[in-house]
Amino acid sequence: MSVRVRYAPSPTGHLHIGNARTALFNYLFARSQGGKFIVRIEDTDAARNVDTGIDDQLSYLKWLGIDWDESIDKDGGYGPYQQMHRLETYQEFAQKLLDAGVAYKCYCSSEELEAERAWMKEQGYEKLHYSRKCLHEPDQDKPYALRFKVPDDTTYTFHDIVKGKVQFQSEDVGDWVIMKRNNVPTYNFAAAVDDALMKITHVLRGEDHITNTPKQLMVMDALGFERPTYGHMTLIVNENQKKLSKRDESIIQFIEQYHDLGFLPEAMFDFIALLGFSPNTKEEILSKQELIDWFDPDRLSTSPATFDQDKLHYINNRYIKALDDESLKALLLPFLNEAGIGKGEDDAWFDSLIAVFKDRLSYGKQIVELYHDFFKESFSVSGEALEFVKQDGVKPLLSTLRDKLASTEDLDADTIKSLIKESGKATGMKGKMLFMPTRIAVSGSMHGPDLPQMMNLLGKAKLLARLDETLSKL
RNA sequence: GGCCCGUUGGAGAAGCGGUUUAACUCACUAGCCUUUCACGCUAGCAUUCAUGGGUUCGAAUCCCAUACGGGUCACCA
Repeated sequence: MSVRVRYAPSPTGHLHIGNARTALFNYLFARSQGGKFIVRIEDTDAARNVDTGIDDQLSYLKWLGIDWDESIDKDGGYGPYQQMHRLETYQEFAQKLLDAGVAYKCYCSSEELEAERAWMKEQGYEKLHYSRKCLHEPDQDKPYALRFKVPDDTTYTFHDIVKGKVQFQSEDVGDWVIMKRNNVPTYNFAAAVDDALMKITHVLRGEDHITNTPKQLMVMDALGFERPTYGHMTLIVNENQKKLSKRDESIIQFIEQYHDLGFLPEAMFDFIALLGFSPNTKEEILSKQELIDWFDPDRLSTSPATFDQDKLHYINNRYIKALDDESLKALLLPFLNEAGIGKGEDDAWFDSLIAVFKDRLSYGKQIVELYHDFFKESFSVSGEALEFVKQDGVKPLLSTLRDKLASTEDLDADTIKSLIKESGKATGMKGKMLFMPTRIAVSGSMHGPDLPQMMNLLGKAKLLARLDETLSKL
């Protein structure tokens, strides 16, 4: 049987990194098996749906390079692919369960249910399950929800792709609602019906769904559907080992934000794929195709995946460095323009700006930060750098260089380089004792980009001002 | 609280009973390269796998307990 997997987001907001990962692994699985990847929209909670939710999900999935075989815009014969367009189907199957006595009408109001739970809690009940109060209620002319009558003494066992054998006792599951009072199915019911009808063979999802599995299994069993294979991936956690919550400020959570910061989709794809999965290769910079080739569900990890921002930056930097000049420029220009950097400068100026900072960029927008850091008005030399520059011979070197720079009309990187060399010759300074003091005097730091290029970019006025400033301390 | 799950270096992680004196990557440190910086290359960085028992000729790897961390218990998905 050919593999069919699905990603089933609810359109409640932006594409979250955790959901993106679920989508990505399903995609990897489908592509590596020559199967189909389906995107199904689970929009049964009207209150939480967001107008742009579907668009947002789909467009950022595309941005990441995750394309699908079937969805709302691409019929594969198993549609509709949006749950609110499938209500008749759910009603039909709910009726079957009702007729079979596997489901029953519940007339309890949410207030009653809440009160019931509160009371049970107070009484010290271990399991806060529905009391089955309505199980034998005669039909009434009142709105009702449909509950699934959970069988007694049944063990639900399934072999989980990542966790191995998993078991749940039916006693641990209370009679749960399958159809809400408004005739809309609940998640567990709709998902089970759809997975079966859409012939989904493998369900790869987050571990937070693992306790939903027995519910979905009992629906499938009751309806005589064949069960898919399940795999529950561990959650993504922050550095405090907490599940990534949408309110967590320490980590950027949404794909859109990474896009906006100038992260590259190929890098994001790579990084996300490494969250909870480790390919059987030493290399970590992997293209989409390589990841498809390496993908193996047996290598999904069983312990939580920690979101390592340093690693993301490293990976993205690697991809940025691999970009050709044109693409890099296309990535960076919008950020520079938006920040008003380089107004009135020519193409060559932008090219050299980009060339100077290319290797140091973790993400596109960082160019703005690096620029401001580099060109800032307040300039000072201190600490280790100041000590270095206080060594013998530095002062004559720097003042020679200063005068040469001041008296040269057209400065460019090559000219600057030869002026540095000349100054070295004239004062007997060479090697590290030539370049390092120069670097410190114009940048204040012992580390930085290529010296002549960077000096050219700084411009004559700033070079002279900084040299004077440094000289005044010697 | 019930039910599930996890715990390997500063960080991310391999490892699935025996040449593992625990891969690889990031970070860090040192050396080489480069007349500086960065890149690149090389080396160093856990005698030990949460703790305590047990099984075994042999355990990070299997079992049990404890501790810690997490997930889940909605007419949300």
